[in-house]
Amino acid sequence: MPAYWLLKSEPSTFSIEDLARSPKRTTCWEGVRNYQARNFLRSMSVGDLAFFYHSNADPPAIVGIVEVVKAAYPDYYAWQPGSRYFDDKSSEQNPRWVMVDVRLHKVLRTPRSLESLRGVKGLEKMELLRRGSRLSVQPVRESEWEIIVRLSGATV
DNA sequence: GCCAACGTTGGC
DNA sequence: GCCAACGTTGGC
Repeated sequence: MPAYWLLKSEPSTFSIEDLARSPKRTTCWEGVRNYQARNFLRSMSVGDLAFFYHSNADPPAIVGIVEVVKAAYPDYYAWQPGSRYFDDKSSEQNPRWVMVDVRLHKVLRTPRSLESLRGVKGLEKMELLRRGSRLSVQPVRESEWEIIVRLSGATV
């Protein structure tokens, strides 16, 4: 059984359209610099599925589904001076941050906006809908996953 | 642009 | 270890 997740990205930085244009429709998910989010990345397995969420967008919304195709490995952007993700406390000898590779599985025909998810029965405990939620990598319960997939008319 | 809700940093 | 100051996220 795959596990389910939600990955946030600001479309001005990297959108689902950017992913669709990427070689093999695959990208590394670099730049996570929060320990809780990193630990979730470490928990991912190949075959897990994740919602692709556009944050800081108009409107903020779930826009697609991606599949984990490579488990966590060191985020080498942290070692590159000049990278926006550089962190001098991370090194090749002692990597602090990790990334996974994800492949585009499906673009939702209609984005599922944050607003449209509020009030949906069964999503009361969803992390994304928690007030003040900022986690950029979140686990999603199977029941939540199925509700949203059904709402979106998507087949996984 | 505002600001609530966090997470991190660093003085003590 | 406490906590104030600061920086960031992200909805609105």
